[in-house]
Amino acid sequence: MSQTLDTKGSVGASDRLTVGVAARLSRYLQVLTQAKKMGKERISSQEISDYTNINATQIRRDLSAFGKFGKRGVGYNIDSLLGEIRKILRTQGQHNIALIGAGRLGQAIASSPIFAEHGINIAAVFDTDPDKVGRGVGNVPVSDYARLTDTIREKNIIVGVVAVPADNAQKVANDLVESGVRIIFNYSEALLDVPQDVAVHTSNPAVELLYALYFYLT
Amino acid sequence: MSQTLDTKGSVGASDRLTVGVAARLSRYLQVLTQAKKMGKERISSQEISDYTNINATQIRRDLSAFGKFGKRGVGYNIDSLLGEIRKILRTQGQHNIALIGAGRLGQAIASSPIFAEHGINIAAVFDTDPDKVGRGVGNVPVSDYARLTDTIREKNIIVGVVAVPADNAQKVANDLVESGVRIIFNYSEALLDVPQDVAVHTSNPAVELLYALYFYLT
DNA sequence: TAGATTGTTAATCGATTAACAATC
DNA sequence: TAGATTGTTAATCGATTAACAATC
Repeated sequence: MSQTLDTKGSVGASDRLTVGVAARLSRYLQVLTQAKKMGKERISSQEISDYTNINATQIRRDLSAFGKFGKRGVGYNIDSLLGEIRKILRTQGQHNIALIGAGRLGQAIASSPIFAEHGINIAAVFDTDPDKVGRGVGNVPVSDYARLTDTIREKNIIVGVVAVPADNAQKVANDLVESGVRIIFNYSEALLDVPQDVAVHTSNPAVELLYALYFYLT
Repeated sequence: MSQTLDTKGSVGASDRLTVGVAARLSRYLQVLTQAKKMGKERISSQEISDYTNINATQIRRDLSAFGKFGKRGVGYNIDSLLGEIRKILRTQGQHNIALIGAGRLGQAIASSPIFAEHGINIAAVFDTDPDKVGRGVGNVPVSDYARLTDTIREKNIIVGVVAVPADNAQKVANDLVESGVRIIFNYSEALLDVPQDVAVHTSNPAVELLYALYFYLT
């Protein structure tokens, strides 16, 4: 890493985290959020390790790169650590995302509290089915897919979540890119072709399952 | 790695893959499956790289550790590579899994073709809601949750997919473990406490989104 | 032949882990 | 004080990458 070597505790705000560190910090955030909901106030690196399968030393190392957030013999204060990690990941604000597809999967995503818990706001839901347009999904009314581009520009949406059948996924991706979206979450099985500057994240339960099975079977 | 140094092409069947290699091979499997559906017959390491964001050299390296599967100047034959990776991951057979929760998310999971494409069979679906029991979800009738333990033992199910509200997830996990399940896929937000010998994989779209956002915002 | 892409090497960098002093 | 847990070091291992000869 080309991290600027400055005094610990005030890390070079100019420098990017590595992909690995950012991914792990996000997972700590999720564990902390849930632990807080369960009424806990403190948590140890070992407890975070149990929930994430990330080595406890690694967790302490990740955190201590940004400051001394813990208390020896005690652990980390959950509220305070939540704040610190949000600062590091710069995810304190509200972010607007669009969900495309109001079928079973789309409805399940829209109803989950998990996005709201992390400051992510589902600002619009789209579907082509006239029967679904106008109905509510989660807290958001379903808009006609024809309004996609206009709405995305109006609401300053930078992330699109694709929850449509595989056959329509590429068209949706094209439309999203054309409307200015630069991060696509793909919940379909389809492989998406997009320009270099667009990030596609494909979420695939079967892939993860295959790989978990391998370790069970051997 | 402590891979037995034997002649290439017949890798020490005794040795386990590292977690990283198994995870990447699973992703190649998914790309190959989809590319095949799109009518492609050959694929290059660069194309796989474009879809997975895994470095092309890394892909060639991963594969060449098990044999010379490609043709220089041409690429990899999709069918043949699919077979080779399935052999390596030992996922050629059918595996039975149970889905718990027949709500929106459960229905979406059960209707996805993605499990079947990889030889994973949803052998049973459970719900506590009497209105749902007996109805079909995907191709499987919903069973009463009370039948969980018996069915899991009868059908030799080793994987449980938890798609219930967070409040019920721990109870479901306890019941699954007691019934003999050793791999749990957790689609709820809850943190699950399980014995050491049970693997929990929590799938969390918001976490992945947070981390993708970081790289967009910086 | 010319172009493309694999298989492989070598060098570098980040992740992982054990161990333990510091300290709450 | 005694027990627990952080913060940090040092050593090792795997991942990543560029580069390129081999060869289809």
